[in-house]
Amino acid sequence: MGNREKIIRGAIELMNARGSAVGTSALAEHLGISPGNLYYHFRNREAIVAEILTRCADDLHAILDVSDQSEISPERFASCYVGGVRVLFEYRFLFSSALELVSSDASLTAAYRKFSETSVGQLKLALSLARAVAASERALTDDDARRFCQNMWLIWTGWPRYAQVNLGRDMDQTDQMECLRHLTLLIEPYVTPAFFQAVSEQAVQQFAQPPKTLA
Amino acid sequence: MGNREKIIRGAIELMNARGSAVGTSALAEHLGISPGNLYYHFRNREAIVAEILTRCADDLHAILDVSDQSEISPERFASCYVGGVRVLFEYRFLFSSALELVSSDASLTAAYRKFSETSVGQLKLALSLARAVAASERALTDDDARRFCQNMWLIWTGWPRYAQVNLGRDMDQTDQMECLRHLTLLIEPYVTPAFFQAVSEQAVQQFAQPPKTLA
DNA sequence: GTCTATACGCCGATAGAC
DNA sequence: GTCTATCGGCGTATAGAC
Repeated sequence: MGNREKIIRGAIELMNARGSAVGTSALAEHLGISPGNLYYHFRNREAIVAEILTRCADDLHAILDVSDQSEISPERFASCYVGGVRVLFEYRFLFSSALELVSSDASLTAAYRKFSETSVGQLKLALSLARAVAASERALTDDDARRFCQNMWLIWTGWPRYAQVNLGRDMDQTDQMECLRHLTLLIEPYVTPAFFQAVSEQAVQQFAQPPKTLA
Repeated sequence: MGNREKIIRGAIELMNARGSAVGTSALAEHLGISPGNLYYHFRNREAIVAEILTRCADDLHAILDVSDQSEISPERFASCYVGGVRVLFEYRFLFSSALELVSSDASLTAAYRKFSETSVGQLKLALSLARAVAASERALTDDDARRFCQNMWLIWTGWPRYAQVNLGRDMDQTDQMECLRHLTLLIEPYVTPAFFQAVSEQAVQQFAQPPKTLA
């Protein structure tokens, strides 16, 4: 693995642990390279964050993409949750320190905004396909469906920070499972009991499986 | 109004707008006083944030305190939401930059954690009193009631940041109303239609009234 | 590609005059 | 109580040797 890749991974690791304020010198020291070396691989500090944001967005959008489905299965629905929780935890500092990141750079702001909008849109699509399955008696207006998905996004992205601050330690598997439970609790009233049951079981099952690692 | 009070209010204003990274020099310049003057009134920068956190916690806890009720009315329930949204917006930087604030100081961490825990506990109490009113068929286990209140807290405290980042402007009245709608959407499945209707109407009505200002 | 050395600016905080 | 002046430290970024 080249230094460029090491820098990206080290930045994610350090910023997840200490917040986005981690500086270039601290990062270099953590990696055992010189501060100057960072600037050979990246134009500046923001370029590192920008690349991490892009990776996160790509990973999540791949997982939440259900545009090829006409009706979503409990398995697929659960995989959105499980995969999404994994990704959002992996890059959690992006959401815990969103305001700081965004206020430092205009192009980051645009990228971040697009990321949120696309994700919420994907959730909305998945929800509409799932509601067809669910045949729930509790219908949502279009505005309320949007609010519902925004709520889901807020919990999804907010839980890591909440857990980190309030539990006083960094995240582990248990906290990810708890995040899953918070999310499934949210959808429970809007799907049929059978669908909810199937999603819950699938979520636990898929979560127990090791995440697919990149080659 | 003395300079001490000006500093507190100016800090809230600036940090809400620009994030918690606002420095002492920027703050002093904004207020038209000298940087040194800050340190006459406060031991250091953290002392300013700590006092703001205390004020926020006191304000919110007063609003969410329903421990004197045996059964909560829709009016009282709505007043928790409306008052809470107002308070959390007033001090929104505390939640948008929570990780940064907390990681800088150990005593702040403890205060912040206690604040969250107490608030979620208050929500849980209010919910249990409201469910008695609601006689809803959708019962929550104790664990799920806790998760539900944590979800509410996450939306409550996360919405300002979400709106600020994604709408690209600072908050206004409309955004507060939207936050209210997100919160009421959350409780809708767990209360009777009549109770929900009453809470919604009360929320709109109370929100339209000018907030009570301090003398 | 990686290093050392360093310039530059900003911020938190203090000293001491008024 | 408020000011000016200033110190020391840290963080970003660059220059240039290897």
